[in-house]
Amino acid sequence: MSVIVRFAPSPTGYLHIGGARTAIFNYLYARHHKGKFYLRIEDTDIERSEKQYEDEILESMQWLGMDYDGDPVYQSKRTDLYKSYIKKLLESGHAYFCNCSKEELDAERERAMAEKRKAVYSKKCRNNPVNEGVIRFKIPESGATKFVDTILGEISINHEEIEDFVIARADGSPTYNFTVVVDDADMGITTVIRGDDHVNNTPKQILIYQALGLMPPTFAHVPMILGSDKKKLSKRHGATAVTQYRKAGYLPEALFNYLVRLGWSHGDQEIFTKEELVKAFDTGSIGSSAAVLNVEKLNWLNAHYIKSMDPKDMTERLISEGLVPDEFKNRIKDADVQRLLPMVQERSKFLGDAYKGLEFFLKDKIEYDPKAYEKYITPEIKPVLSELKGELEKLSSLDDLKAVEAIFTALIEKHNINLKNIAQATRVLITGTDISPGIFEIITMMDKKKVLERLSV
RNA sequence: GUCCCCAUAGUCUAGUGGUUAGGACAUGGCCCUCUCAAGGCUAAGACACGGGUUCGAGUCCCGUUGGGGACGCCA
Repeated sequence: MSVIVRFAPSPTGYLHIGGARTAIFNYLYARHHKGKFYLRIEDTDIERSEKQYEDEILESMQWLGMDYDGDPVYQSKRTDLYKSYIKKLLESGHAYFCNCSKEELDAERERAMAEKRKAVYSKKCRNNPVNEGVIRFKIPESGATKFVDTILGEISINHEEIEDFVIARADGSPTYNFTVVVDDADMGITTVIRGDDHVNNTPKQILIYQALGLMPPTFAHVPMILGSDKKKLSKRHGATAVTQYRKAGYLPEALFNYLVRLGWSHGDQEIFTKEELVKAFDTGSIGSSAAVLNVEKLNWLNAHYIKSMDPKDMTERLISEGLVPDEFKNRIKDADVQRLLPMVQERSKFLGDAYKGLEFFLKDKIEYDPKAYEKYITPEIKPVLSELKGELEKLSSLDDLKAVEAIFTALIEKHNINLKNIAQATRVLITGTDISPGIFEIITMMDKKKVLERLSV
């Protein structure tokens, strides 16, 4: 039997990295088994659902490189389907109307907590039928529902712990625990891979499958991502939206790789291409404990992907991410800049660094880091710099590394100074700072006129 | 509070009864070096606790502790 999975976000917010991870797991699982990966937009909550969020979620998925099969399924367009199933449950006696007021229910809940009991509905309307209000699903009076979770193993929940939950609101619109079942069954979903926070919903849903005479899928509940304080990851821990990571200069490859490895592993391997992941991934090897997000490791991966990226691709990426001003969009593709780029990539943690490292080379005028200038451009070194300028000027071209090095060596000997001093001073004058790729290499790559100009002190 | 789940270093993890408990990030040191990175080498650092089962337990069972999650006419 072929595998069919789905990712089912609700467009009530941006794509959270936790959500992104479950999407990735679904995606990888489907691709690994050569099955289908569907997308379902859970927009039954009309009040809170917004098109803008939906767009952002779709964009984030695309950015991460997840393509889904077929067209997205919108729950808001399937009310008739849900209603026909609700009617079935009503007719078969698996559901009933309830007109208890919110106040009544709240009071009941508080009382249950105070009496140290599980807060479940009293079943008042189940025992005294009414014919209006919300519709509740009847949970069997005794027994338990068990299922085998691919990640967590066997899970069993007693029916006394589950309340007769609402499957349709007073206005007739269906709620989550009911629509998931109808849709998963209708879409032929074979495996549900979702967040750990749904474990307690699973028995409710299995009971609905049974009441409807449908076959439940297998379930794989992936543990949560936690913040550094081990609480559920939220905004106060820092960035949680996929788009925030994009804006901060992370590569989708890095985020993707990081998120997969958070809670899943394959021997000692840390770095995976998507192809390797498709080949190696399976739900059975997802860990069963929650994982703390570690930005340092994400940064390490990001740096790795940045430095291993082909300069041509990096150039395109810098442009498409809007990091390159219009005036340099063509210039950045020139051969000299392209030669410098890998050296800059090697030193970059984020996309922004990769562009910034190029700026001194692209711009005509640079600004000096005052501290670096003060430290290295000393009165003693100035005459040597002038001399350096004179010597470089004599060369017909600066692109011979050996010739450039020879000039520096000669100056060091002549003035009995350290290579460090002259190299750092030259670096400050040419790049504006005391941190850059090798200064000799830079000189050989740079326009001669520009080099001479900057060496004028 | 009730129920469900989880438990190897600061963090992510390998480990499926016999290992000097392996790898990665972060941290310290060394090497390389014109700066900064990168890279190489190296150091320190873990089986939460208590009972069992077993010749033998990180690994199996029970309990304790700790942590997380769920308890909506949200999804």
